[in-house]
Amino acid sequence: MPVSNLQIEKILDHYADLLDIDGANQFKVRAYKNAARIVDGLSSNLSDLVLSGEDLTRISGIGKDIASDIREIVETETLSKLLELQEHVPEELLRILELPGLGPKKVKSLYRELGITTIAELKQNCEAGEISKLSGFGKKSEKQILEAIEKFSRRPDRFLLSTARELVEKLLQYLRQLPEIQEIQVAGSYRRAKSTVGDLDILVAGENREKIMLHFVENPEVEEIISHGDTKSSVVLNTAIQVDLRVVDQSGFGAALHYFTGSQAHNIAIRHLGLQQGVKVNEYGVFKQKEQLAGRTEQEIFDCLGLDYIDPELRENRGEVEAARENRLPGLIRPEDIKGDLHMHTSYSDGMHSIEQMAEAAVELGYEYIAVTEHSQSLKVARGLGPEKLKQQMQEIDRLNRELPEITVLKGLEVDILQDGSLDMPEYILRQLDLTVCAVHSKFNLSREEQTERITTAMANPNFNILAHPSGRLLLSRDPYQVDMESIVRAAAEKNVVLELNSQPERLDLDEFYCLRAKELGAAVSISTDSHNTPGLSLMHHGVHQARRGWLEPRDVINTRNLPELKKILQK
DNA sequence: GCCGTTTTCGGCCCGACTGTTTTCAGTCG
Repeated sequence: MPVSNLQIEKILDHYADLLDIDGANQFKVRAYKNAARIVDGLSSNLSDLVLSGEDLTRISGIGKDIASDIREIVETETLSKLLELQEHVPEELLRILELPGLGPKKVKSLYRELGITTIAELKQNCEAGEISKLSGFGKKSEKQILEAIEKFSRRPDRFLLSTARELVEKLLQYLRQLPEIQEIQVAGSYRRAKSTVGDLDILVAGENREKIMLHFVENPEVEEIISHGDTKSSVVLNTAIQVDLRVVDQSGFGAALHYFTGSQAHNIAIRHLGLQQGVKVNEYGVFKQKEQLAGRTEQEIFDCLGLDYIDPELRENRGEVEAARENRLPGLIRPEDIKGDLHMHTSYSDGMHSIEQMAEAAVELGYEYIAVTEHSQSLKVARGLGPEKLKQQMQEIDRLNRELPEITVLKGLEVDILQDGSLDMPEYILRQLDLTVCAVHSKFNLSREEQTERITTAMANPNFNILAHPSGRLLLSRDPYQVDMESIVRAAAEKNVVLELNSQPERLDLDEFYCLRAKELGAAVSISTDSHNTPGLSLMHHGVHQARRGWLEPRDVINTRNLPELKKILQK
């Protein structure tokens, strides 16, 4: 099986961590870390590039050595350098490195001085008071390590963006009680609308920093104070999410907002650009020697560096800085561009509300059209529809369209893609529908080749319009099924199949990288909610944010079109 | 290890906070 980008990223990242513990040159460590990050953000499959003889050094940040490392990983699924290094730097140390407060230097010291390689050994040594005898450690470090071990096992890594949104609302409400706060914004991966976030970065401009910070750490929802300073404090809330607060002057608010929005890779790219132009960029502004050239707003920062304004969702160092310099940033899709929803369920199958209720809710949202897409018969758990029930539904839709002129209801079906690549409904029925949304709901564990073959076979069917939730992933709980997504996107472009970006917060599937890839290869995308009730229709904005992260513009998304244009696209 | 519109050598993003120090190293984002 070809090595995935994720595997390559993990190996490079492990190697960097072990080098770091081993005391290697910091810049070498950074080069590997950087390369791992680049691999993570790549939209094309490295195995394919290697096998087609592509020159990897054309990717900025990948030089001769790391290119050859990647080639070795693709060919052997491992890296001999890493294996050699593991002989004198045990891999288990990486677990210890994950504990907050312990970095490479301290981990190395624990290993060299006390021979500690596992969390269990670390715990024993703390309890025996051995750690505080080491130079650089004290009684307090011993206590903190024990606490970190305790908490580490129960704190979740990341949260769904939608979960974070709920927490943020409550938190902002609390913070705004303080009149000293003049301006407040959530930055970080939350503002970049990443599908999951690790913590919340909140930025405040205001008078009386001490009072603001005190108010922040005294929030009754705070379970633990990690740090408490004048400009920066960190706490963990009882919901287990970490929140960092920074207080800055209004004169530097834009610079701080830009800096704390990140991503780190984007910031580094911006600072490099600054250096080339002879200015220093930090979280307080853009400076020439001591003189502040910009800082009040983000727009000022970008203007000062000769860049167009870069939307937060694009700030991942995936070419946005170059595009901003050359005035070729995309005009990103916005929620108000959406004219209809092409994937939803009603009480005919496993939905809660009637077709009429869904249609009325869609009118409220200002939509021109919706498509009703129940599950097909083989999905018994969702009370999938057989031909008879579907015909009955079509008649009801005809009647509704006569009675409700404000909106058009399209006749659709979420058709199961069966294991052999056939569709779960007779063809004479499929032909009567306005559109089909086809999906994999069973046999998730086929091999990559079989799964890819299954889906591309189905896509060749002339009645196949939209591929729903293409990877089958559930964020934070289920990995995508094994499938060659690059081939799927190519097949979609060739066969005029639309790729769905499912807006359910735990799906957000099509992944952002393949949104961009779809755009590059000329495959269209539909953004749909897959709602099972009327409130579900308002989940659309989650999908739109994800689409923005994938550089999509209104013209790349079919449900930004009006009904006649949409129908033309669906008629193959 | 990577990179170059002053460079193929000599740089490499930058500042806040904490704990262990007694002027700073390590960690974090």
